[in-house]
Amino acid sequence: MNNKFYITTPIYYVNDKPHIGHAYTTILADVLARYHKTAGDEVFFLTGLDEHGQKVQQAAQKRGLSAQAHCDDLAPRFIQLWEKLEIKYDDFIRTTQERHIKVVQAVLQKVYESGDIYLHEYEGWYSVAEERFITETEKESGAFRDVKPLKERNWFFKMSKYQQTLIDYINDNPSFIQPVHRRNEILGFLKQPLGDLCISRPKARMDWGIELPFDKEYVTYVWFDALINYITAPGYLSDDEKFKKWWPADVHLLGKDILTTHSVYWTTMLFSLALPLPKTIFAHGWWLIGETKMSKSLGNVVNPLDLVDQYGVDAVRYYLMREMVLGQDANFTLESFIKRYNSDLANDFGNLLNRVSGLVGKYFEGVVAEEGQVNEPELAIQKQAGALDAKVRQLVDELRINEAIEETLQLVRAANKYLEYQAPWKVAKESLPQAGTILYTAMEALRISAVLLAPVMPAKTATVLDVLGATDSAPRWGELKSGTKLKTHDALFPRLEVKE
RNA sequence: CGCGGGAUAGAGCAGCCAGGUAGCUCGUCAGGCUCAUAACCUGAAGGUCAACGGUUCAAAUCCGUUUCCCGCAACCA
Repeated sequence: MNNKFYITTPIYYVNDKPHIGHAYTTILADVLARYHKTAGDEVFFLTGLDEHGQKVQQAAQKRGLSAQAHCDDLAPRFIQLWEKLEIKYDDFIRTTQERHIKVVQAVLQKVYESGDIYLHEYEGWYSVAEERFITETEKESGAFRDVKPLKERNWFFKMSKYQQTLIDYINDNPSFIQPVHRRNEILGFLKQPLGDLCISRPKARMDWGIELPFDKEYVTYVWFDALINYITAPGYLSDDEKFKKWWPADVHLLGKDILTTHSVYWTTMLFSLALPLPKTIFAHGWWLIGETKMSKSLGNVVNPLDLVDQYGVDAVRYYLMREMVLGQDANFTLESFIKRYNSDLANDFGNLLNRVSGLVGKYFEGVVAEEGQVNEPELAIQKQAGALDAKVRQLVDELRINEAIEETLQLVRAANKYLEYQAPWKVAKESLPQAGTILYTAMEALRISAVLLAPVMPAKTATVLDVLGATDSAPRWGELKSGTKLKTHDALFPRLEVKE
């Protein structure tokens, strides 16, 4: 069952500080990477920064810095945020790194030599204010001032050449673009004739980029540069063995805003290079913030990242993963955060730990009893817990993280219910061994839940497993050792009180 | 008629592909328990499954029309 799993986030554009969108994608990738590691897969998790292009140059100018200095200043902010969010990537790529520049130039040369790049005089509407070409539709929208027709010689990539190949590929590989409605969008988009892609920018206009190897007057268009990061990192043209091992990527995770670039630009580039396409491109939705119905009593927290300091990284990771449905958008409100925190983490998960550790402390001097004689109710819990690992794994494979979490919480709820019915605090007065069996069963359910929630909440689940003396245990029934002395602990997720 | 997605209890979602008592979480109300973080457990109320029409013994589910919401419409990372 040991497969390789190569997952990527987009490399983030450093024209601004990291925000919730960056954080969400990266946490999601981290959670998927951790689930796959737990399942025994060999994992390569790549993230990084996209540092070239006009917007970066402008942002740098505005701050009175050189473009590189600007990037060097922003990069640590991303890296530090990832540390704070418990993100464990395997490689962090920056497009200004030598290793990347080399590969981009080699790719350009290769594609150029294959005849897929040509020089062409482009004429279009140029927005002086925006310093870029705009489309006909944009021009008609009237949102751009100082629009004038402009002619410019540029290098173009023959994207149109691969249009039919791409359409066929998407049709033959249903899981290539997900979710399904995004796939349909792309197929719809491809019904119209595909133009070629302008991949150069004249240095006279914009020089912060990778110089074209075959024309020193131009730098590479930032997307053509950026997308190549996915093959630079696993060793394309630098480490054949490594590259062979990891490519193609299993999942490119991205926001819905950059689906076209990935599913059209990137794939046609790969066709031109004769490289296999990534197995899945998954476009997730956005977090909508600022729903004005936010309750006044809850204060005015707007940035979810601020919640990390206040409520802990695990709670925030849990919330983001649990609340976002598949490829849809989700609303962020402090109210829903607190609800989710209290109902799932404090009342169900954290409280279950308190219940069992309290009872074990009271009746067994804090020592885990023998599992002993099991009956129907115990077997029911065992069955549910035993099936959970496979179920969660399948949901994770389908990228349905929120459902995987919900499925795990069902076991936590079942364990709480089981305790209620079996009432070990009563049974202990008549039969201590039987009470021990009940507590063992509940603790096993808790332990397995913790193991399966570990990718989402690495820190808090580590605490639970530490209390149970079961660090590094597998989500299989029976790994909790009787005779273990439970460690003392504080409330895992203290309930949040909401002032009226 | 540019292409596509959606409309299911107060809220957020599942169910639709392979028609057959409408389900989950939160919230509300009542009760229980008292080991626990005023928690946990049980029960109840609450839905003409957007509207209209069609197919069928049977439609949230398949087909058509209408209304409303949303996404995409490329060189903007």
